[in-house]
Amino acid sequence: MHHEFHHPVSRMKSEDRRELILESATGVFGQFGYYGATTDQIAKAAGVSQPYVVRMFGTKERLFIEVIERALAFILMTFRAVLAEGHHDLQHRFGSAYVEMLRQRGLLLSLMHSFVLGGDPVVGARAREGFLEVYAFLRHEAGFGPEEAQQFLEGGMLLNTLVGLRMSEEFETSPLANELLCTALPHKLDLLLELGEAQRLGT
Amino acid sequence: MHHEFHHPVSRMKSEDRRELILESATGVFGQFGYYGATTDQIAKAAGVSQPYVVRMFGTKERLFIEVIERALAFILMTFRAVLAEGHHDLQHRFGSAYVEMLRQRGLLLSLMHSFVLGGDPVVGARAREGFLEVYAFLRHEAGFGPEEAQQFLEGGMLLNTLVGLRMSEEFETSPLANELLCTALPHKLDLLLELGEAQRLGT
DNA sequence: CTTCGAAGTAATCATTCAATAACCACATAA
DNA sequence: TTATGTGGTTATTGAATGATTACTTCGAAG
Repeated sequence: MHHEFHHPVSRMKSEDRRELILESATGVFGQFGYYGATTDQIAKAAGVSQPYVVRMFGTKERLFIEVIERALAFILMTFRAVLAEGHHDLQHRFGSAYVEMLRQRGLLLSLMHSFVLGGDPVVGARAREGFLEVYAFLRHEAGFGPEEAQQFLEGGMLLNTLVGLRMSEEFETSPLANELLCTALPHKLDLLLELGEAQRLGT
Repeated sequence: MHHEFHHPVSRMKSEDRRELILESATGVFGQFGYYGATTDQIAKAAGVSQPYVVRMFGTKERLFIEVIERALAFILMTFRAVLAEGHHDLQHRFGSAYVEMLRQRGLLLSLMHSFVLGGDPVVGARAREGFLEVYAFLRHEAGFGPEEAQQFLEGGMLLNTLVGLRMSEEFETSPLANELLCTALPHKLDLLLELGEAQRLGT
């Protein structure tokens, strides 16, 4: 009775499975970073075997690159959708849309992890390029000036950091954390807390 | 002729060696992050054997914790020194001091790496605490209001990100990167470029 | 039916890495 | 001059991990 094959469950088309794995990988990379995440964790999160993950993407590095490229594409697509709905109050509307992206688990954090690996010849190069794509969008498509664009990026980076820190976990225990979060996320604070709660239960 | 002991060079006091290793570790952790850095890289950077590194700090995790605690202490010390020289123009003077800290290789980036590992029970907890210490300093010692403190942190996080990305490498090749850097670092741009250059030669 | 490609899996390998063990050498003081 | 402890080392190990290989099963088309 050699190979009692388990999981005869779901057979998907390659493209769908690929998307599913990318989603799981985004979550795992977001939590542990490029080096910290293992292909096995990703595979388990996707409900698939580890070799399959590797075979589908070639290497862990290529998988990570695909993850951050997908994340970037998502951000730009979202911003363009916002732009299509009018050019008024952009700073604020982009901000809201950005916070909403927290719903895509690990998306912003995977990017953030890539941003601090600028020294890596392949990951770093792609990360720089990606960051500049966003800046180019703000400057040329959204019509932001240099200071305005910079200000927006500053806010984004602080948000990423607070999310990465899981500062929402201290929302009720630390008055300072409370104040910081309330100041930094004028609107949408409820979303952050809700997601933090979901995460706590899920893990 | 079993043990031809090399490196009979320098024998240091434990405290000095410890400090030297912490400095090397800061650099390596800053470049590769907690998971990406290896104790062996750190050892080589410190000119010492790998087992000695782990024996001196117990585990890699404890070493990392010490690195970020040291970094935090350095930041607060520096800011307090700035504060001692007068309460005028604090935002700008803190900013300058912050950028100057780039001279301590890997110091800001090690912290940044810790900030995106908030999910880790021990690293994440210490990182949150550390971040809040800085916020507490700004609010209570420096006398910043919530918005002012937030604004300062935003600028700091963008700076960290740009450094992590090694955006300075694109300074001459990409007009957008050039503009971004010039906008984000009104003063002190030369320092960033100088350090980037040193790094390129050193690695 | 049967065949055949696409969608997966189990088994295993080669490294890498943190950690441990066991040992060595230099300085200092008795 | 010889004990002794502090500041190191080499050798090794066990676990984790990315990658490879060689299967297997399902579904659809002939």
